[in-house]
Amino acid sequence: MIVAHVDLDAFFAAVEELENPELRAKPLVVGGDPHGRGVVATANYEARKFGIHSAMSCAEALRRCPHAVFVRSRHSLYREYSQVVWETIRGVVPTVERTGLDEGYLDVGEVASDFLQARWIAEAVQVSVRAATSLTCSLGVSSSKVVAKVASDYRKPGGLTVVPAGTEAAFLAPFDVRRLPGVGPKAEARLRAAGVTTVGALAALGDVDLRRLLPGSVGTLLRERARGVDRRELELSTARISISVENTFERDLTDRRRLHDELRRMGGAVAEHLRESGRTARTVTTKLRYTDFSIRSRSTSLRVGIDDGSEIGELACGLLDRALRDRPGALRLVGVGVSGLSDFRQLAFPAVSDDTFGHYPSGVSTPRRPL
DNA sequence: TCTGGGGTCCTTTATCGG
DNA sequence: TCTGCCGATAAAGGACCC
Repeated sequence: MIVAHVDLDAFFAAVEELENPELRAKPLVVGGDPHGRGVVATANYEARKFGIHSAMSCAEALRRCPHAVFVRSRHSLYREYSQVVWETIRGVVPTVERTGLDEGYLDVGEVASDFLQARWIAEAVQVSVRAATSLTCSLGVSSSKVVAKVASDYRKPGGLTVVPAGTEAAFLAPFDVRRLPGVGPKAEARLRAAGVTTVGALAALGDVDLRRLLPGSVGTLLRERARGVDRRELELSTARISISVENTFERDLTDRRRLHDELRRMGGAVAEHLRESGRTARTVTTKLRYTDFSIRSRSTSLRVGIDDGSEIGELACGLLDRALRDRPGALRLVGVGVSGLSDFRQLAFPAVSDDTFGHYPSGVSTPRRPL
């Protein structure tokens, strides 16, 4: 397998710069409201010099760089650019797995028989993307997804890193553990506390230490990845398995009526997405985030799939009430999600009793009341 | 006045039916 | 009738990713 990982450089910010060239050479932050509760989606390289990075609160970004330009995300615009980029890439490498608007894996083995040819292909991708959109991207080429991904991040922006077969583990070893995909804040903290700070150190961990630090299958998986071993193939199917909408309030909310109104609105929005994709959902989930940032969710499953907004909204309200009975408190966010999606709508047969075909919670294993 | 929104996958626990 | 075991499924939470 020869696989490349492509990653557009500071994608959202780069698109905003193309749309408005005056922004170039200024620190630019794409994301939410710097005076509200928004976070940074992408900062351009100028802004990164001030320590601004993705997921940082916009308020903090403003503090770090008061003269930065803040613009709100325009996802539909990014989607258009992304489409052109991927059409262009498919012109060079036909088999691709998109993992986001701005990144994905390419089956380079299909068009190259060794790593030298693979490098030419990767260069061709960079050149054609730039020609088609003026956007720059970074690529990593290797024998597995993890290594390709770490490699694409290695020299940004505009970088190209080829890691030939046999050199994977040695390439990964010096990187900070956090750079390994799958190591998030929790795993990082546990590893670091035990003195495991590099990917190489994780790769060298013995079974006993590994089980202690990262119990379960995660540990084994991450250690394999740290050694450059990753048997995942390209994932070509793209069917969604859930759809959700959520919203953080400007100020925390306790008023049940306003929460219900919000959930009904979201139920409608979710239903619209469902109908657009011609699908129905069997499970509805309400998500709550309390002031202390802890998250609760309650869900219920139906016998048949639905795509009706008010139905989803009412179920979501009932779930919210249940959750607030279990744990009352002010909320900073609520959300509605649906899952258990299927492609076809079940036809409604008029003369059949509700008991058989009605859209009611099955109640089979749903506790009717707490405790 | 720190900390978004949209996802995926995995694990644990409870429940049900045989 | 009681108990235990097993598999399937639901619910809930946690971690992670872009």
